[in-house]
Amino acid sequence: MLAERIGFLLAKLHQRWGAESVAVLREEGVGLTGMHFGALTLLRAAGPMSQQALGEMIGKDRSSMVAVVDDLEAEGLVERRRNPDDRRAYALEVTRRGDDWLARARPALQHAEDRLLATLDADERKALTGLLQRVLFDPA
Amino acid sequence: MLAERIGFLLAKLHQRWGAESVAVLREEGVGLTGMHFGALTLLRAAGPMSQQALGEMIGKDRSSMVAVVDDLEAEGLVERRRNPDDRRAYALEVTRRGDDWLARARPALQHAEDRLLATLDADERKALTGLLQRVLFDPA
DNA sequence: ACTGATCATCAGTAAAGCTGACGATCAGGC
DNA sequence: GCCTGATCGTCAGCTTTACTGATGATCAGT
Repeated sequence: MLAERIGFLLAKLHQRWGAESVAVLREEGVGLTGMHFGALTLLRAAGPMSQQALGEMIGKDRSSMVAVVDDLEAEGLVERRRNPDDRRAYALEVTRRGDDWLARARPALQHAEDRLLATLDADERKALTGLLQRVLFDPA
Repeated sequence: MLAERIGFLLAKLHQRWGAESVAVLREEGVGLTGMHFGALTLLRAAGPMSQQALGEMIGKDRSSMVAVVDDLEAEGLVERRRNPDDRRAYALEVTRRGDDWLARARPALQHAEDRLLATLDADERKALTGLLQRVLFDPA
């Protein structure tokens, strides 16, 4: 049965999430995606880093990162500072406006997430994210 | 924490699955994707139907379906017969070759799935697919 | 027979991501 | 100090994917 295939389920759910998240973020004025939110969140959490390092975390190559950071910079959410220890690389920094946008986008995305997972109770949501994390990050 | 965001987890896992499944299917000769496999499986299970009906099940509009069915037809996996009750629409049918390819692709994808979910035991895999199914298909 | 809707198709467009090249820079060996 | 090879960001070009809007053929209802 196809509905037991993890690939099918992932594709469908990811697609549905894409539609929901884009719709919610569009109401936030700035026309960015969940991917931009992820990048900015990682940058905020891990501190200034190069485009390439950020790209590895979100699964994009250095070439694709140019456009992503262009988007963020055009909205004033990050700054492309130079890394004084390696002047080839940037030291991307989240701006004040970036923090503000994160503060607005976070609850909006949380709301979209609640809607997406409406059929699950709190324990089940925790179980789902826990299983996904294990698959993704468990070294075993 | 970003790693608790369902959107982030879905995006990463879907991306990883895409790489795995494409690699596995490429070894099967025919250069099709997991999406083609899903379409063919649905067609096999639900019987002959129009391109549009099939597109709704896999989340693509009728326009995009042209290329998808072109791919399948070019490999001889489906036939575009006419629906005698509605001559605007096709009655897509899985061919013998389509069945053969499904028989080869199924275990290959199962293997990729086993690798992807290697960190989970059988019960956990069942729990994961069950939760995903609930999110996707539960009317509540 | 006429009207409005539907199915498949196509042309044109847009977004996303890749490869391969480039200049600028770094690190290591000599 | 100077070469060599590697790395960072950028760009041009390409491919893939999916969308919109238009069209011809067909259907259903009046």
